[in-house]
Amino acid sequence: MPVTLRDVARLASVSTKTVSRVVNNQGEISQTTRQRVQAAIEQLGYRPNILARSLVSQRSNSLAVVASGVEYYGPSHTLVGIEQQCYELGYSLLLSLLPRPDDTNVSPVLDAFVARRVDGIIWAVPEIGNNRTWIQPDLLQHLPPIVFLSMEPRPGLSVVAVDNRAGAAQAIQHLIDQGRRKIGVITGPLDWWEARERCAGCRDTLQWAGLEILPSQMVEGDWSASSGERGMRKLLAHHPDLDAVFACNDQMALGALGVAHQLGRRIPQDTAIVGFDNIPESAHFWPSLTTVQQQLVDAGCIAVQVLQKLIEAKRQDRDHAEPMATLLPTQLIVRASSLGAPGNA
Amino acid sequence: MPVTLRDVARLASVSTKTVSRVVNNQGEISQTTRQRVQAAIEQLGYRPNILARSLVSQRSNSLAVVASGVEYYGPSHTLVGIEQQCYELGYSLLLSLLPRPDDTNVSPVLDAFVARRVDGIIWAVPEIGNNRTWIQPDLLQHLPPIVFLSMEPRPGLSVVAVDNRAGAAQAIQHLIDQGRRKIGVITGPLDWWEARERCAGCRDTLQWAGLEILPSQMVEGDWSASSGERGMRKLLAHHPDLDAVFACNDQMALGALGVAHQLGRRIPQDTAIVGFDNIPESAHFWPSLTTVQQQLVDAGCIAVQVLQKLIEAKRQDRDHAEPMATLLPTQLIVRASSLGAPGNA
DNA sequence: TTGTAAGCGTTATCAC
DNA sequence: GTGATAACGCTTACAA
Repeated sequence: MPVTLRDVARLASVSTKTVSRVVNNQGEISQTTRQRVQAAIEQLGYRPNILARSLVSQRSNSLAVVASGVEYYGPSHTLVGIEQQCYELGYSLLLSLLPRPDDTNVSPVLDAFVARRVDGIIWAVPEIGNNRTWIQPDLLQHLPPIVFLSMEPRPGLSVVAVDNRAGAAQAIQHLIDQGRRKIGVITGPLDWWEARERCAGCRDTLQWAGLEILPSQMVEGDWSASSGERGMRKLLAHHPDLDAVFACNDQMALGALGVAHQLGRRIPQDTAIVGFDNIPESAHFWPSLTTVQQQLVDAGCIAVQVLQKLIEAKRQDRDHAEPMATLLPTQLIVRASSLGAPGNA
Repeated sequence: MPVTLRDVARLASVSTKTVSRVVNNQGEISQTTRQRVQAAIEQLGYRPNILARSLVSQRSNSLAVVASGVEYYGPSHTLVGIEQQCYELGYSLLLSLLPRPDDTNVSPVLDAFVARRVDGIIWAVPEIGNNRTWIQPDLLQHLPPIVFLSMEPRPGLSVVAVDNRAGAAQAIQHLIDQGRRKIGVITGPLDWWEARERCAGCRDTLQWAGLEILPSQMVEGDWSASSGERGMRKLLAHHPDLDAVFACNDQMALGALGVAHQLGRRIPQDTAIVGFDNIPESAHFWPSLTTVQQQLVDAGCIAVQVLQKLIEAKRQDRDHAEPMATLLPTQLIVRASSLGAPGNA
């Protein structure tokens, strides 16, 4: 039923090799033969079998991505960037989703990729708890090149990540610039590397500014709006005089806004609020939310580009292409929720 | 470098076929040989090459999904369901994203799938404008089985979709039940099939209730919060006495909420607002949003299940497995933005 | 410019 | 139970 190279060759009265050459645009071929072959291809509706090609050429022209939480803003945007770049480079993309991002048993997915002989792997699962323990030199040796996203840079590994620390610093610095002095923070879950980085960015900046931050001025959330609510309540209970709150993502900021409304607190006059992510809705929160934007699509694109370099290097036996860590800058988006000095109408 | 079946066979002093049998758990094999072979596999770190297997077995054990807008709530959740079900059924998943969902030139992606010999395709791109014209019997014949998501059911095609019409009807009926009588609607872009369905659901329900709806009571949005703002302004300009607004997704509802705040309109006392989707943030809007929930993950799962049935049928030459249309119910989530009769404090 | 033969890593057939 | 041998559809030497 399926048309093969042989069928085309027979119909065009040439050898299979000639057909192969036409299909792959390689080598010199006379106009007449080329046209005859192309006609036969058309007529038969021939489609090359990439599996067979991969088998002999020892490269599948496919990459694999392992992601988690693609129903959320960050991961989904990163995935878009990855897919886009794969498409442009001519790679097919195999997708695998981890239901639990803190899972440490990753061999099933890795095995499947190896079995399919993918040329490279993008690990787009956030670094949580000890979910990086599987990364071992001897294991990596038997794996195709890998690029890690949103992970703490480690020697010998290629990592692409957003500069969460600098992003949080921008947010805090902005609040200080606006005249805020008593700043609370609702952090992400602290077993996440990215959450810890944002935390560190806050601490650094407050310290530089000579502002003290009590332990009770930092509460831990879980990225959800509900946890933002709880966090805001706790913060205000301990420190009714807070004039600003930095929530480490926009959902938690949304929860904080809700509590402020319920308590009759004016935003930004009484308390300024800043988020992180710049989800599309944040521009329409009430009031509109100041936040920190990440270049997530770019991160995905870059990860694929880096991966391609690694693959190329390996292919040329320059196996020891120096792995690189890429850190992407963030951008502060200033909106109503933080504008103006405290107390002003 | 890569270990093959042959290497294992050599080390275990058996034939390749025997190793193959061990790997695939098929046929009777003596305990001793099996153990010897397994030891060799371990020792060599052998990984079967699925490409080669696919070549000879004429099935790739992989599915492909074409999606669009996975950075948004609906598509990303559907994708999660698809991936989940693929994983459970042992399929690998090839992902392709359409940058423009209304694109009509889909042959590049389809060709790539055919070239990779995927066993089936899930078309998870919303039906927009004429982006379904590529679906032709003669084209489909040369393609593996396909299941379409979020598309108007058509004879001869397998479709899985949410019952948008019924969902919108639930929303409107709820508003009527709450005593609302002058209801405005902010629709999605009307070249989207899903948007038209929600529209139709509104019209049907209002008609049954004997409530008239003027053309100026329905304004078209583009799913974005900004368009919800514009729509709300337009609605209130023409009809200051509207006591309810149904926005056909939560983002537009958010925009409508913002305008209400700016105009000092009380929600829900002056105007009730209902959305569609139940994005996680909607529970934390101010006030919390009544909305319609879709079973998007389920839709993805079901699509894969249906696809598997089609594949199985084709394989057994019962090529004409009757295609089916599946319509999934929605659920109304009642929250503060619509509770209580109009005018009450 | 084109053709021949070998082989990529599996599984299937049919013997033994 | 197990093992030769021939596919699967393609590319790559190496010839011609």
